[in-house]
Amino acid sequence: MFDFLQQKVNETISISEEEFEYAKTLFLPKKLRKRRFLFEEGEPCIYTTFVEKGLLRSYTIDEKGSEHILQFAMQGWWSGDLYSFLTGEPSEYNIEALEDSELLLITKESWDQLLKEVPAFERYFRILIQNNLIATQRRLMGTFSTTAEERYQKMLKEFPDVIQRVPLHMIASYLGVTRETLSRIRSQITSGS
Amino acid sequence: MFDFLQQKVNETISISEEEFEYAKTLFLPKKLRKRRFLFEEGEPCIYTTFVEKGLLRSYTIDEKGSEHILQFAMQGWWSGDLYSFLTGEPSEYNIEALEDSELLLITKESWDQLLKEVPAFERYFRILIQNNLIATQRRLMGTFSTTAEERYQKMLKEFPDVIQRVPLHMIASYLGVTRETLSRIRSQITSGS
DNA sequence: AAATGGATGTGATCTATGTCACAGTTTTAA
DNA sequence: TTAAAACTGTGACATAGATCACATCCATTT
Repeated sequence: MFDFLQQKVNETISISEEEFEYAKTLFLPKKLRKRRFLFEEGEPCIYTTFVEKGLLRSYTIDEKGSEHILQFAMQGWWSGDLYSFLTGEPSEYNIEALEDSELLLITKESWDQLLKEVPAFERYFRILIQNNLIATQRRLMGTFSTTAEERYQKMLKEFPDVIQRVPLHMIASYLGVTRETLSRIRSQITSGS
Repeated sequence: MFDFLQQKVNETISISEEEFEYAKTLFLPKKLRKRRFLFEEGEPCIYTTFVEKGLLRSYTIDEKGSEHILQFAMQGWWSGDLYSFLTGEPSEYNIEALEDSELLLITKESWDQLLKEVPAFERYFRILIQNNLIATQRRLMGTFSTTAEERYQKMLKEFPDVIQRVPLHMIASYLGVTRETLSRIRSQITSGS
């Protein structure tokens, strides 16, 4: 149940077996079935989540009713709404399982506890968030400087598994285009070469 | 020279006077005149920078020659290219002073040293990066869900001082539109109400 | 096995924003 | 103090991508 988390943590920091055993006590394992939600817009995000198995998406819905996907979280990734998690404010995001998933949940209190008791986790999360920031900045600059097709091609290379496992209209709303546009892009690519 | 840095750090973490005195020894003060660069595309980003006074921008140039601004950094903000700073790889960004500026520079080696000797800084940077990530995620979702005018109006509210101090074409490339479009938006707003 | 809802493809049109071109104004540097 | 460079505005036109409207097609549930 904690295999992937342990592996990921050990890739970044060195902690003792006892420290990891302690960490385990602070997480709540949970199974979430396909199409079920971890939380929905308007509720506070009371857990930050590690994905041991499965696939999640976090997304917002704008005033016109369109969905915009912030993140797909596969095995070994973290998910949640940082702002809501830290402040307790209602979230603007929804988190939904796209496949039957096994999650490890941690509350703000337990997380604070973990950082306090095992300071190496402060470093772990700093590095995790840092890499996330770098990737998000790239994605932002990419939406300014590249066409929808270029972004799709890039995603094909970077996350081929996500594209395999996720319906097209969700890929579209991750890339910031409509499903119709992505459908046309894809048929053009297939015919073109 | 270190007033703003000290203030900002104390807003987030508690450290002793001696610890801050130690931190000060790891920074290199530098004045950067308007239109001068801290580094340019292709060079590694060897310093992360705190702005004591003035205003910086970081931006990329795409294949068509268009500029895209990642960040404006005013007094009390940090700037740099995280990826290049951490890996030593050549940066894709340029950092330029938009006004005569006073900066505090720190190298990767000194930064590692700082985090090791004063672990509270690990927490400081985790929180800093965390807030930056939250803001960048919002900006990304905003480019998907709002029009150019809405983004401009939002920026007017959030960063009126940046808009005052920075030429229109740079605001445009921060918002992800052309200067012509922003010019038209602005004249429309002025006439409209 | 039928039925319901989710997912995809594709045509016809619309629109926000980009591109190009030029003029006028302000700032900077020699 | 003057030339050069940076900045802003605006018209005419072009275009990537959005919208709307159907038609299949596929998967899940009963």
